[in-house]
Amino acid sequence: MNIQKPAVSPNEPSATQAAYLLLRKMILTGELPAGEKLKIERLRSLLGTGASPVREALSLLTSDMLVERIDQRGFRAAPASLKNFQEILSLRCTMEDMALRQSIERATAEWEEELVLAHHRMQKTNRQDDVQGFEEAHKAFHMQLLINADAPVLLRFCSQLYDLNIRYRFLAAEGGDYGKRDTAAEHRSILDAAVRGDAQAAAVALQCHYEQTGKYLEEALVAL
Amino acid sequence: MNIQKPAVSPNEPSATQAAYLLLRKMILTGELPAGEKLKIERLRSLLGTGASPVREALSLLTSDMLVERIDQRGFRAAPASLKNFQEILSLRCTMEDMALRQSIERATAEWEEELVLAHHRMQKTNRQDDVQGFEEAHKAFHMQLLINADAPVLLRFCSQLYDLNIRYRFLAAEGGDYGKRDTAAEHRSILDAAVRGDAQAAAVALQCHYEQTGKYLEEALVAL
DNA sequence: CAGTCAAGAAAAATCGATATTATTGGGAGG
DNA sequence: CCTCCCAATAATATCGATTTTTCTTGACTG
Repeated sequence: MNIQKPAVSPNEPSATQAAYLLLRKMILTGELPAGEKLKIERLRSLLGTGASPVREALSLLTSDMLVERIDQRGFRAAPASLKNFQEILSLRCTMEDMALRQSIERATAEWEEELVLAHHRMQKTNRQDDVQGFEEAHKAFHMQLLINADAPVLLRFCSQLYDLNIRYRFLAAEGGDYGKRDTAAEHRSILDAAVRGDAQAAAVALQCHYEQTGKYLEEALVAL
Repeated sequence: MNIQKPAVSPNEPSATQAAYLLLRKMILTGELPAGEKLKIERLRSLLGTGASPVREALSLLTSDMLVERIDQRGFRAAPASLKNFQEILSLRCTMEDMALRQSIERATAEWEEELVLAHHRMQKTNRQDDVQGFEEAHKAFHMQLLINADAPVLLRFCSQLYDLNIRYRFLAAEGGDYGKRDTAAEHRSILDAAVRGDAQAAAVALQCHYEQTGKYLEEALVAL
């Protein structure tokens, strides 16, 4: 055939990659509930692929602590608990604090600009209209805050913890509203402090952001 | 046939599990050098299994940051660098410090006893005779120090970082001697402080332990 | 001579079928 | 009535072959 596949871009991802992304999303949003047994056959038909990509995707998801694997008895979505939530929150506080301070210490003009951009994009997205889009922009902003620490392992941990936390947001509120919190203002003050180069203030603002989140979510999680 | 497989114990692990353990060891010890391309076919024949268990084991190893996966172009052993080593060391300092303090705060008699035992077993193992055995006992001791923090995620991170660090030990010295360091004394003082319930002293001793390790390894790693 | 392209080789990814192992439900024995 | 064991069933794990994709090499063009 004379059909040329565009050499550059679309580049279909592998079935494994597709499965990974979809399953990840399903677990984060709670479409696959915490603790649920993940049977290969079911997922296989759900995704329309063979067993191999499914198993491989699930194996990859254990990296993210979103899936647990027990030898010879399959996979299950990682369980959720109030205790687990609290540990994650506490770890985020410590680790993101560390990363943020390092990031600001090493501030460059390019990084600042990227940060302002990430914030702007997040602001522009309306959470009501486009949950998916907002979540992405929100994560991008938070990660951009930390990326300049130039510490890949730390960043990876923070990213993992962020995702784990998201799951609790969906668990608590079906991705719903944030009550009476003014998250926009919270984000703004983190951004301002970071751009100002005031690591201490930024770290405090971030901590505050988390404490609010923690308080809000814990209420919603009492009925686990 | 009337042959009954003993129902209880030997319980052969799956091929995936076996592959996981072996590959893990090979990467930690440097038998599979950092950065090396890990071709399925080669590992497949090395392990005498099919491709599926190999791929799955490699996927699991990405959890541990020992293997990198690039979609559609396979796996490779995680690269090593001085910078990476330093980041790992720095993270261990922060995170194990945190875990150790929590662990000691929550001290119980049982935990103390387990700790003393772990230390004893490590002491009894001669590193020269039995590298493998010593490494296991050494890790067991360090993890026992932290386990009482009752923070599974933190513990998992610490365990990962510990393993990543081990790899650099092998990389630097073929698992050889520790120069003129008196690691036994260092371990002893950590143990004593922990049993005494003195979190501050234990944390300081642990930090010291790491600084020594860091200094020693960095020298050996200049020729990366 | 550098850069481009295509054919061939190599490797990764995937599939469908099979072997292996865990789980479940029911029945015999205590 | 409860416990233990076994057969039937369901699910996991694994294999071998096939399909895609990437990588390599060398000839061709400008």
